[in-house]
Amino acid sequence: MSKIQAIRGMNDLLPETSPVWQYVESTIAQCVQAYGYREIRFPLLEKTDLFKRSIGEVTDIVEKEMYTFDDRNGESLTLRPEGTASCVRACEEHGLLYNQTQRLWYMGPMFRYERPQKGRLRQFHQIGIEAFGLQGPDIDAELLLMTARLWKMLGIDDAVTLEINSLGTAAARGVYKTALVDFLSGIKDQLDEDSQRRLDTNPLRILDSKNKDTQALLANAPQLDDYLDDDSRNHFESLKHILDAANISYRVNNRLVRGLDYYGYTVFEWVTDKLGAQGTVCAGGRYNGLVEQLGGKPTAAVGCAMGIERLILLLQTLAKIPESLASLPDVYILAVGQMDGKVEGYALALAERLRENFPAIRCLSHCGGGSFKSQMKKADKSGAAIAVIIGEDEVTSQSMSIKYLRDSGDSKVTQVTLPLAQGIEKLAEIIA
RNA sequence: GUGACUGUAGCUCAGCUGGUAGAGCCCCGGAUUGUGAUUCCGGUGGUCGCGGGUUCGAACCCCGUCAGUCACCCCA
Repeated sequence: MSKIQAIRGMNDLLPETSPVWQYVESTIAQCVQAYGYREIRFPLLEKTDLFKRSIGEVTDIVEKEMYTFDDRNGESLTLRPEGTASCVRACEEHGLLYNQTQRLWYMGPMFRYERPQKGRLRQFHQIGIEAFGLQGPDIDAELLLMTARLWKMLGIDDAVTLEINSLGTAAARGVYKTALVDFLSGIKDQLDEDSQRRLDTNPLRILDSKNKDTQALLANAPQLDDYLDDDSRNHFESLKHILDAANISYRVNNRLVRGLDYYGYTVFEWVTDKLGAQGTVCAGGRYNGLVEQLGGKPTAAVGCAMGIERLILLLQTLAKIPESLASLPDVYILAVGQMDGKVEGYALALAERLRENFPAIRCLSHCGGGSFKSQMKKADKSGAAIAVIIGEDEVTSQSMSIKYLRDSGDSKVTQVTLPLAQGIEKLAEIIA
């Protein structure tokens, strides 16, 4: 009988590393909430059409990366490959965008059927931030200020750089796309294989091709910023002024495009060179057309998403994970002796009393019996600072023995036996 | 989807030109009966990823398959 193993690219999060996740998640939540963003949650499963209509029919995500299947009614459902579409759907469905602005965030797993590699999984986790109903560049800037602050909070601000670009309106981009395709078609046989394919599917993506020869050919290609309309040009200029004033450094990268169809105007990426091939740690932009595209009224929108796995990877390579994350127990309570369950009962009751007296305590009760020696070993291994020893003597005399397992400081005392009430007072001193 | 490298105990790995497996750590027990981290002694644990093939004989060679890692692609 062969063992069942996890699905490829879908990782288990083990107790050893979950504190790191809790740290990152809570830091991000703290940061975005400091800007007044509120959490929204929506299902992992949506109708397939939602993603087809938002992300774009001919994108790689929709064409070959979605987990799509029919439910028992024959309806096509898809495990969400990103959050923005669901977020817009949920907002529309509940009238959250009707004559009002929204600043929202969410986090959770996303699913994409890709070949796993460093910083890329089939189930991965994103934190998304979206702002609706605001069309000025100030809100674009707020997103960038917020993420910049987050990098500082996490201690990775030296390792990431901001790249920004403007894709203009859909109309302007369309004109540019034609010009680019015209230009590239003339030199098609010189392009690399992937770029030749993209010429038909997604020509803008040729701009950020990693192929050096292709990049060289692009030197003479038409530039996107020459095709920008006045409105998006002004929007972009103001954004840059705000960023300058706010001391956010950035690099304008006019080759920066996005893989999802719904972006226009501002796009940006926070990138690092410390993670290998998957160096984008946070990316986003403006998507003013999406709400309408999904059946709502025209609504201004900007957003971004960051990959939690990539952030954690970055924290690890930079050694920026705080030492003290693992929460060790304060107290380990032993229960030694054969008294028909009386010792265990006494010990567990004491543990309950401690938890009532000290709500923040982390108290581990020994279970499973065993010799004194083996219980002490487990107490030590647990990392607890203090062992509370309950044996037959303590039960008979209604007392408890407190033993310091770590350096008890000045005192040479390593163990005291006290009546219950005094023992609890003693613990209060120690734990405080 | 393509390519390269890898797959031996829970973990990290060794195993010479093919002769049916080892170390360290971990875990468990012991070194005078209720006192842990050091030290010493002993012990548990593997159909060598899986399935075929070649061979008298395969962890080692061949084929397939699955998985991991990295890169392409894609993207957070």
